Formats: sequence, structure tokens, C-alpha cells
Amino acid sequence: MPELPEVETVRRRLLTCLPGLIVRDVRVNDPTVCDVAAEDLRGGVVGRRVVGLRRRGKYLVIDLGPTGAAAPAGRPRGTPSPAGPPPAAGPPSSTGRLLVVHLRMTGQLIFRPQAGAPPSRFVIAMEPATELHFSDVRRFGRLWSLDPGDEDAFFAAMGPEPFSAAFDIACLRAAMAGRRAPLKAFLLDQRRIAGVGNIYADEALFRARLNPLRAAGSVGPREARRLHAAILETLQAGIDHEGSSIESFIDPAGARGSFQEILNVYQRTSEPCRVCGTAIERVVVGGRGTHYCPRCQPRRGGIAPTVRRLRPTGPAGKRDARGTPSVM
DNA sequence: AGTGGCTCCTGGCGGC
DNA sequence: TGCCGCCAGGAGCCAC
Repeated sequence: MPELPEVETVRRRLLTCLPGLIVRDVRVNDPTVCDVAAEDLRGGVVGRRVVGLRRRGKYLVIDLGPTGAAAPAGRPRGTPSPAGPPPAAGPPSSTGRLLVVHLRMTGQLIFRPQAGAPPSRFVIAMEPATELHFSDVRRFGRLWSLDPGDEDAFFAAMGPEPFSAAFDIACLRAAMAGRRAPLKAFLLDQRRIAGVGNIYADEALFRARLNPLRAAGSVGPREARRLHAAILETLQAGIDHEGSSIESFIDPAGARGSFQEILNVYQRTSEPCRVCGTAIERVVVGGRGTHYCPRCQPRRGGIAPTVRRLRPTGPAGKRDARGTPSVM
């Protein structure tokens, strides 16, 4: 699952080759990937030069420069967009344009799709000849074309960037204050902290020695300090290992990350804790599989009231695809 | 306002 | 062997 470290890995890889290239065409093979019609999308970005690549949470932002004299003639644009933040492509102008991509579950931005791979949902053709394919088996990923002036509104609901100065211990404590939601659900909420997903939430809570079922508001100052450090350390470790290739994540060059090789709890149900040897347990919190060590992450401090407990559903305990019991 | 649950989507897996 | 149903998960939406 692409989370902050995976998207950052993609960004860094693309940064070595995309800036300076000019968008020659955008081919949309799956119209559901974008809220605007392919023609509007194309009209807004073709002829623009890639001037930068940024990341906001799990979103990848491709900065495009203003259209120049070489920009192709455009048909009338500005078709009203469906409900949602992204407006339709605007007319050629002296301002830039943003292409925003979210990989969601299985999205991959790659230069050369493997033979036999499903058709790319969209392809950005660049000048000089380069093609960036968006492959996405589960088709959850999305693409937006934004006017720079709409960027703030687009990301308005998103919490602070973990590596920004805004995300300090006081910020984390303020965000947790009074919240009855389990810590795990809190960490997954992009309105609180941007970029943390299921893998890194489990790993950060293990590193902080905090039980994922604890109500976020029950975390004390010393624990908040541990959690803050654990979030940053876990995400940084993910970046250093170029992401986790647990399901389908590969970077644009087709390389896999290696963070999955040092996971402490995620998808290690029933395996011994690397610290104390206790079997790792799995529960469902906020609809997400959650893994923790019951000894290193004790349940003191108050359990959130509405967590569904794990229970085998059949006589022998039904198992899911990863060998963990399913939930009630 | 805060929270949980449903929905989308598809490959992989277990059960029959 | 083949079919069926469940499960995984990010984020938007809705109900409570």
C-alpha cells in the first residue's frame, strides 16, 4: 500500500528524470481515474513543462509550468466538473498547472509496464520521448488537474506533514486531546496527520510501545513524546528502505522497497515479537487489520469503547488469505 | 462534532 | 478441477 514513504520514493525517482520534460499527450484509458473529461485534462496540461515534483501526504504533485508559444491550440475548455474539489482544466495562461496523483491501494507510476500487465489507466507522454504509465489493478487510484490557486482548497482538510515544523509534539497532543477514537484510527485519519497508513501506523505504535486500542485522548505527555518520535522514525525508516513492497508497490523504475523485511508487527500475526518473543496479535480497528505485541504494547490507559474484537467465525477459526483469523 | 461503517475494486485464497 | 465467497485496504460519503 503506497503510504508516505512509498510516495516519497516515487517522487525521488521521478525527480531524476521528469523535470524539464514537456507533456506531449495524456492518454486516459480508464475515464473513472479522473473527474474531468480526457479532452479537458489534456487541454489543461499538454504543452506544459514539468518544473517540479512534490508530495503532500500520500499525494504526488507534478508541477507544470505556464504554457508557452509552442502550446497547441486548444478547444473550448472549462466544462463543469462533477462534485468534488478538482475543477475542470482552465484555459492556457501564464500560470502553471498541477497534476495530482493518488496511488491508493495498487497504483504504480512506471516507465515500462511489465508484459502482460493490465492496460495503464492513463499514460503521460513526454517530450523528449518518454512515457509514464499509471498501472492500477484495483482501480482506486485517482488523477486530478488543478489550477495552482485551487491547491490550498484541495488539501485544506489534510493534517500537517509529519516532517514539517508544524508537526511538533504540541501539535500531536492538541490533535489527540479529548479524542475517544483508538490510536490506530487516529493515526490513519489524514485530517490529523498526513501520510500515515496501515503499515506505518502499526509499526509506529509498536515503536512507541502504545496499544493501538488506546483512546487517543488518554495518551499522556511522555507517551505523546514517544509517539511523535516513533512516527518520524518509522516513516524515515520507510523512506530509507525505499518503501514497503508488501503487495504491489514498485518504484517508477520497477524496483522494490525493502521495509517489509524489517517489519516488527505488521502482518506478523502469531509470530514472536522481535523484542520479547510474545506472539503478535491481530484485531480489527476502524475496519483495518491491526497488529501489535500484547506485552510490549500493554492495554493500560483506557481502551476505546467501540473496537471490534477478533474472534474466529467457524469451528476451526476461519482464516484469511494471510493466515490471520477473520473478524466477527 | 466525532465516530463507525459501507462502498468502490480485484487478485488470491480457503472451502466445498 | 472449478466455482463461490471472503478478505485486504485508502478515502469519500453517510448515518448515528
